[in-house]
Amino acid sequence: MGNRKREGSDDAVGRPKAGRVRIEDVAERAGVSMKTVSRVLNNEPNVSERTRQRVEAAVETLRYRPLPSARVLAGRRSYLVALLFDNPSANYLMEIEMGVLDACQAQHYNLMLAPLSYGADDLVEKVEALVLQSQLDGVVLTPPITDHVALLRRLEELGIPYASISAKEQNRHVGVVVDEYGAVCELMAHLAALGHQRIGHVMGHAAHGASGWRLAGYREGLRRAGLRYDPALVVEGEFSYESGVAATHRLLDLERPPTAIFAANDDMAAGAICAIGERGLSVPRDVSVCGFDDTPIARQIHPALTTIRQSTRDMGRLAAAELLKDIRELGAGGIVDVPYTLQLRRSTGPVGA
Amino acid sequence: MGNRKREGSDDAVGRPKAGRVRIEDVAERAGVSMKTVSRVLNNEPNVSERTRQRVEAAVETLRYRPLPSARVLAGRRSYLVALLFDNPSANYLMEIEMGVLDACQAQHYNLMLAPLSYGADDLVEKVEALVLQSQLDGVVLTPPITDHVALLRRLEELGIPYASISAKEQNRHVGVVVDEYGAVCELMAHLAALGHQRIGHVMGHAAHGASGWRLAGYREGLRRAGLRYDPALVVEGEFSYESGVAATHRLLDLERPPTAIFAANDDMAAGAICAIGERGLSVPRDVSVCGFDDTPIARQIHPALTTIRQSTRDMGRLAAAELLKDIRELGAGGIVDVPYTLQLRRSTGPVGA
DNA sequence: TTGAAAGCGCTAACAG
DNA sequence: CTGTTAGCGCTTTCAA
Repeated sequence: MGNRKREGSDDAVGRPKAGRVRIEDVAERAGVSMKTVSRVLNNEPNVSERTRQRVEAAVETLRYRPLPSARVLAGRRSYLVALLFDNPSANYLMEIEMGVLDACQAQHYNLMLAPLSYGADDLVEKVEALVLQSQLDGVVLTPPITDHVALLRRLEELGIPYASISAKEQNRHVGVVVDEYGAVCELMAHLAALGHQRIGHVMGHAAHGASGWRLAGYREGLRRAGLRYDPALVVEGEFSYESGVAATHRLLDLERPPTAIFAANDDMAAGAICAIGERGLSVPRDVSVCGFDDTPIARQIHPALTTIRQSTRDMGRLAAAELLKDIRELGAGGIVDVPYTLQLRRSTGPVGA
Repeated sequence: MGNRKREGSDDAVGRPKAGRVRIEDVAERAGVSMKTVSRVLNNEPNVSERTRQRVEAAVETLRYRPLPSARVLAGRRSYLVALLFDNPSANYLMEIEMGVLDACQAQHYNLMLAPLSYGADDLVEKVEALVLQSQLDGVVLTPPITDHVALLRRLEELGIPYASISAKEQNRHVGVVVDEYGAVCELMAHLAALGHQRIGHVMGHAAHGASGWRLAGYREGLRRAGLRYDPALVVEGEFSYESGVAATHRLLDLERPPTAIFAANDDMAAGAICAIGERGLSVPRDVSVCGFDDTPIARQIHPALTTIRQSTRDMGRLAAAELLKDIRELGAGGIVDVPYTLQLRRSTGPVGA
């Protein structure tokens, strides 16, 4: 039958790839050719239903799984995608990674990790080498690499599918976006429902994109709740714990201090809780506090923080899923809106409780 | 010359593996056979220095990199290792992962991620499938998987090299260990040098292994500094922020409260700082505080925490390096002691300053 | 709708 | 020290 090995006496020495079931074994068992098995495996057309089922049964009983490297070597696909990142927060990255892994595993793709330096002038070169080198089928980009225009251009020239994970609005690309604006609106509705009428906002550094979206959500949330926007209740921080402490003291120094504070991220919200405590006030009895991101600190502090959970893992999963879709059929991938959820915890409560 | 392709007219259609430089090209350029190039690439013996240099030059100018899948398919090594983990803290895992990646990249190995459930009864089966499936050359184990005896036994039966990342003492295995005991001793010496004579300890949950090592280090540190061990100064927490708050209040309620507190992890130390603040006392003026682990919270709080940095990334890097060593030459891998460093920050200061 | 043969790029075994 | 040959397990022609 043209079987190239495993004939003759099976001496114990040098038995290659111990006990591996090969496509040939499946073919023999199903009474078809290797190629037909291959067709079934790859969902190719031109296989009769009856044949397909016989092959699938053989695959099942033999517990056959194709050897990735053989597929890569023989075919034009590599079943390999890479996650490009430049050292954002570990938690964020880990969540993204898990999500991407979810999607990859579900579709029998492999994931490669590619740490990069956004600032390096050879970034484009590095990625190009990686792509060619490892025969990548596509890449997932995380911020800030999502904004590297030269890289995006090059990837397009090379025809390498890519998906971006980003909070920003995108144009034609494949990837995910998060509606931070809508999320903050919902958070504000929560506070308003608790009876808060004077809600302060500790915004992030003005230069950071997210600060803008979150501030806009704050204002829109007030409007929808029928509350007046008071510029005096908005103070600027810079996303750090200590800037949250300082900003909150400024809010509490007001003649009519707010009864609730929305900080643009969890670190600053944690700082707010600290500052409120330093005044001898209590959270949420005297002042409610909420943050954004649901980083671990949200549960490490006391009281635990009401915040917005962006479901970073979903972002990774959905972005990868779109990428794989785009790989299978060029142009099939699109932009997906990732759901967020309000994490209600003990740091917010009814006004004047 | 037996060149199997790229003869004849290069029509633009279906050009496979666009522009890839193959080992054959290098061989031709260097005027040697493919096999010789292969020898050089794999650091095999029996290559003259002159030949080696010629080959290396050719590799350089052609920017040749071997195609992983071809190596895997042809050889008995896969140049692939996996990191087995069960969802420990994201930061910890990410650091480990980066370290492992460092080592892998340095030796042109690929890394695969394998999320697992320690509790699942099919864990051993899963790992076994993965190993066979992906032809893994070895695996890196992180806690708590390091303690899964059935898995360790199976890996040994299969002859799959593995390295463990663990703080515990190990026997014959390959991996890294951390001298937590010595680290705490050093921390205590730091406090003693600042003049502290009454040093409290908030220990972790007694059932947890690390608690024991850290407590032992506390006692030994006291001894070396010539300070008396007072059981009243040791209170039990359970590694959480809130347990740190509660435990610290107990210490401060003592007739002669400590002037410094060593908490067995950063979360509890952060809780200690909070509790001290609630008493109207200041850190480090009235009480010094230090933690262990150098998790992000150590820098997110105010004052920033003096703590022990375990260099998790080094743990990953060194464990992987030992694994790769062991893969190349069975039995060559060993146990490496990972250095720690004292992170001196603002939460500790001279007594009675 | 199916199959036979010819590689994918590399390394292993065995000669020289 | 170096080269030759025969595959690794799969997909891709291309023919039936």
